Amino acid sequence: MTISQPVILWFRNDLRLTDHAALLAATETGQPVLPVFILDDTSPGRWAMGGAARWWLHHSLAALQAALADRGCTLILRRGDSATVLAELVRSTRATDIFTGGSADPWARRLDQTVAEATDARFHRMRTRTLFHPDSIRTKTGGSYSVYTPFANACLALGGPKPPSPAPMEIRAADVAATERLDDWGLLPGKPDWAGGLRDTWTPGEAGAMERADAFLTHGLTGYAAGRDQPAGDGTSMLSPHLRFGEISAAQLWHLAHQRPNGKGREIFIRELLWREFCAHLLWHNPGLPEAPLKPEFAKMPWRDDKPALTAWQRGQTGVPIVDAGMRQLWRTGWMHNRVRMIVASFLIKHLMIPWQDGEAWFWDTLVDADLASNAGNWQWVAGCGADAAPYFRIFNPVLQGGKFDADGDYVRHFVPELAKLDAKYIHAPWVAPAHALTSAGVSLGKTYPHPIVDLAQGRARALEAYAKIRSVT
DNA sequence: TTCGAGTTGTC
DNA sequence: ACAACTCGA
Repeated sequence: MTISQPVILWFRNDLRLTDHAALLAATETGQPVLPVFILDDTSPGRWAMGGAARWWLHHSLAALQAALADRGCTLILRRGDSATVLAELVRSTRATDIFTGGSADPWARRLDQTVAEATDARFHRMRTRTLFHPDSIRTKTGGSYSVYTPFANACLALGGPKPPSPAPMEIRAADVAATERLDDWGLLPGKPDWAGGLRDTWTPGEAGAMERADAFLTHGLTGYAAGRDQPAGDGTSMLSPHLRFGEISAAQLWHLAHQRPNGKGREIFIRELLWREFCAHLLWHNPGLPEAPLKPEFAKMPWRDDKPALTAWQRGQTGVPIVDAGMRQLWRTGWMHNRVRMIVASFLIKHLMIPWQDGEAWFWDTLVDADLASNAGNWQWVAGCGADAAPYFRIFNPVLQGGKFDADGDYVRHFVPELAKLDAKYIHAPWVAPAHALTSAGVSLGKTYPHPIVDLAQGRARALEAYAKIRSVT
């Protein structure tokens, strides 16, 4: 080995320079660093990145490219099977080591194994995404957690993650290897261009993430406890896609939050970070989480195969206003308010009795923040087949939820404009509105806005019956 | 073994 | 008030 031989820094879902353990370790070798990103659509199988996330990826990579260029480094872009690409890169650059971040995704863990075996370089997997290593949080008997609260308490008992590390002062640039052009990757939508709403909503990249975090912690943290449940407002952090792509680390957020005054808002925000952590923990210990219910009796659930209903849900045409508003927000902005995610998920699973995996797949393709662990963990949570001891009778009523969290109907008005003129009294249940209220608002059910595709009371009763049945069988 | 407790609800 | 189970200590 000569000192001019490079080490490879393989960027994955950690597209930042600050608090990046693998990048830091790579620079500390003293050898030149070759930063690489590989667009790999074969290794993930059915969990290849969805359309909305690709839009984000494009812009995040552009930001990372620019940040590295400021330090005299070129980000090498390649497409293909990661193991093949890395093996070739190691050969052609004579790299001695590969540094990369870890992931709970089963396919990524398998890939790590393959890469480690397929190249001659030493392989170093570091923790860049979670606060703690999933194996370091253990029950008293050494097992993994399956319930959130004891898991969160165990994390809190550790007193928080290590302080984040700064970006490396200097990155010794390696000789540039062959690279593809980001613009050739086709990550952005062609015609039609559906990304207008995304462009208006987001600033991908490490700088955008830090800006967003700063704005939220300065203005949003104190009102977070109540504000985060109001979908018409901007009370949530909107940090999820930045976290998804690792443009900011959970440890950075933890420490930034702790620089702010203590209070209910801060406490709840920390607990939200721990939900993300919990899902990663769940997936790490249950690799089948995205596909199969954790509670095996749910395999016997009499799910309905109802393509028209699924399509109506996806398009925001169910006739249930807050559900439709949420689904349209998702389609237009690549994101949905968390409160509304629970409502639309509960509606799909319980009122329509469509398999949670169908909703999971749709979210995967349309959310800019789609994360395998969080997506699967939360869909299972709503379905009641996951880790939480969720009572099967917890079924969100979209009308009551609307009245509670979108009382004046502004959220519905914004995303379902055909109901905009409807009185707040009726906006979450136009089917009970008197004829004159509908007419004066320009609403004609079945024409300008659909009738509900399921009767809420009947849907609820049907779900309760089915849940009771599968439970009694076991 | 017992016992406390559970993000997000509904009627 | 309900209805009710499982986890974790």
